[in-house]
Amino acid sequence: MQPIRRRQLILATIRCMSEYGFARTTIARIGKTAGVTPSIIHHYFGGKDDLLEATVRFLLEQLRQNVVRQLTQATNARQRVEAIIAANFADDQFNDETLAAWMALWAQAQHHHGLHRLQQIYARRLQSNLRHALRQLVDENAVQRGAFGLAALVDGLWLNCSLNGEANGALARAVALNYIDKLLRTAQPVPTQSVESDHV
Amino acid sequence: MQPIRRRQLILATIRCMSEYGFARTTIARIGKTAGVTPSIIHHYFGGKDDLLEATVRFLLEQLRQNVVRQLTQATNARQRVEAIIAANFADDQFNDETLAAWMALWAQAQHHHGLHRLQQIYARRLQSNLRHALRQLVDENAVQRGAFGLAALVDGLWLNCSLNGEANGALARAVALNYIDKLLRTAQPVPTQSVESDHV
Amino acid sequence: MQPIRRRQLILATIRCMSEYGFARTTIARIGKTAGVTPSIIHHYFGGKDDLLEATVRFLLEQLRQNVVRQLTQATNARQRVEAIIAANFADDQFNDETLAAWMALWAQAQHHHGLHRLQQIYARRLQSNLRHALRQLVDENAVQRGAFGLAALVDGLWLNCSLNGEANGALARAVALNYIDKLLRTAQPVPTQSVESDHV
Amino acid sequence: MQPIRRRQLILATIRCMSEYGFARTTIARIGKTAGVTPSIIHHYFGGKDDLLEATVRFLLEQLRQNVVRQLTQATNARQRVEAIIAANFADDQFNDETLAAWMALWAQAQHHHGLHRLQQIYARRLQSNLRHALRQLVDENAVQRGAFGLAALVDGLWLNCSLNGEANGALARAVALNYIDKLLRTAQPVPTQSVESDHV
DNA sequence: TATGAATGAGGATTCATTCAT
DNA sequence: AATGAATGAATCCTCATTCAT
Repeated sequence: MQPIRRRQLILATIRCMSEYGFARTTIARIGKTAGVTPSIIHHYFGGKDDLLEATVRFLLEQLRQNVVRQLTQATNARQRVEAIIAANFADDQFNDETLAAWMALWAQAQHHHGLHRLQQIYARRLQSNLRHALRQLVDENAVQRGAFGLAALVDGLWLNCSLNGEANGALARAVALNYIDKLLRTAQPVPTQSVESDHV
Repeated sequence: MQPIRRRQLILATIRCMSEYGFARTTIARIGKTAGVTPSIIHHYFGGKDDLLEATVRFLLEQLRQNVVRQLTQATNARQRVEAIIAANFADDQFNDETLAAWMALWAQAQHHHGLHRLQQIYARRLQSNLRHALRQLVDENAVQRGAFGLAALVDGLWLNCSLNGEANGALARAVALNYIDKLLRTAQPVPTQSVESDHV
Repeated sequence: MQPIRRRQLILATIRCMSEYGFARTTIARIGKTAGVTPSIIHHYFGGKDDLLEATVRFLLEQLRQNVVRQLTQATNARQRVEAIIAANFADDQFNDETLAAWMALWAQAQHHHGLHRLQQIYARRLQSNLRHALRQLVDENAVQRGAFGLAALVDGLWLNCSLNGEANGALARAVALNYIDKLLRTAQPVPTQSVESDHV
Repeated sequence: MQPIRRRQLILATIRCMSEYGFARTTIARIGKTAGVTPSIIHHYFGGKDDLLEATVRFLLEQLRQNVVRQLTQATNARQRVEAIIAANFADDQFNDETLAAWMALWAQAQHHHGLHRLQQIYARRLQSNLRHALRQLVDENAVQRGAFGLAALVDGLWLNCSLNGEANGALARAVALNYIDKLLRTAQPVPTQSVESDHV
């Protein structure tokens, strides 16, 4: 029963975050959304904070799996960069509800120890992935700036779509890929080097 | 007395948003931060929601004035695009406290009627400004995509800096200007056209 | 199985009372301390109240047996008085954990029907034992006052040791025996009378 | 308003402790007893714990004033010992309600940091007063044991009366004074020494 | 203009208990 | 015999708001 209830409650949390925002996502509302008693939440999670963290972990894990899946299909360095980006706009994740939930949770991360840690893990992982992929394509200077800019663009597209209340994955992908294209076209190609395995 | 108190309370709200986040920014805390009684807030503002809206309006107005100031110094189309971007990362606005406050308030905008309206005004204004400036430099297709991408990048840089808790204005400006540079270098130049006046 | 589980749960209750106090001694905590499911408690006892009563009964029975054991070794009236007192400070009972548990349970007795009854039984039994023993040593007036004072002293030593968090049985015994000594030395000896059998 | 409300709430707390015991003395019940909203309690006290501590402090202060009052009327060392004891059984304090409240609060002291500290202050103060007074009457050995025994007797009389639900101040006083009488009669008188001022 | 008193709604959490298995 | 799921009541506390002064 435990895994079922936990998943059920995490999904309810995402829905509530999306519908009510962080401040008005209460244990009672999550319970009602999931169709269970509020008490159950304390039974399966230690408390509200634990549920929130579990929810973010769930979202992060989905994202990570998307990245892994896309990366395994990439056959060269450029495709790897594009794969990382594309994974962030995959349709199963990049939808209105998830977007709004992310927004609500990320905004609170600064003021919530557990969420803050998870947010930093996400940021570091994205940076690491991007740098690793870029390093085989452009010189080190462009790697740093490119990774930073790409990460910002990805987050910005999420934010924009979230604020507009409309998750347009295709457009977001197009803009991001266009950015990569510009990045690679204007940057110095990297001198020949051995290809390392991707790490996620 | 009124304008003094209102400003005082708005600044206290920004500080609280930054320090405690949206959910824990209470009337009591704002009052204490401002050094006044919580009741005062109801006296000078109708209630909490009105104070929040006034705060966002205050922040938006600061931003608008920055944009205007920078635009007046621009002498050609490219400089106008850069001016709009630069205004968003001006040091007097782009600091840790303001960033965190924005983040907290924007995240809530989806779920708060008044804030939502203001957020849309901001988004539309930025789009309009960018399109207007770009239209003199690239073809219409690139205008749409470029404005969308630039806006996303700007928001993304804000978001990233906010989440990292470190407002690095210089880096943000560099990344954004670099993006403009790439944008203009790869896009088709626009055929000669009449120059319209900027609208803000 | 029943007697084993019941004893196990009673001992866990004593430990919890000592460690957490009455208010925070919950079914869940008792269960965890005993290493069993909270549900078990309802299985072997009707509910929390029944467990509490059983616990007090267990403690009272231990005390009663101590008194009986000590009394059987007494060979004269004075030793009988001393035996009753000594039994209350026997090392197997007069330890930190039991003391704290007593304290927690006794304080609640006023407000708990079942415990109140047991507390009164204890008080009456102690009075009865003391009066019976004293009656062979001092006149009736001193019997009443002596029994009352001795009982108060015994309880007071328990209370004091409990509040100090240090069960010093030797000191308590010394003080109590000293009181008896003073009592018998200053009181009028009773005129010759027939010796009755002790009742416990 | 503050001092009025605080006193009102403290008295209500004492009444509730007496009537319901510690575990069932809730903020709501205290509020209802005092005829105010539960929220008020958080307004005038930080929370439940602060109210409990304030209540114990109030009771301790009453007791302290009783002791001081009685001591000022004592003209010799023996009267001083008796004054300390008598103060603990003064009719304005030694009544059913106060007794029951003490009992409920003291029992919880072991498990409540704030109350524990206050309880220790009380215990040390009583010991100190008794030793100081006894030191002028008996030798040092008897001082230690006498102070310990007297304190235990006092607490025991409180406990007994509380458990019996009947505060018989006259009887308690008689028993305690009788104990002092025995103590002084059997102890070695102290060699001539200078009389120090009483400290409370 | 400003304060502090007071309230009531709502929030997270705890807990004894019941029930199906 | 024993477990774990589930609940609903109750508890402490927070907070926006109102009102008299």
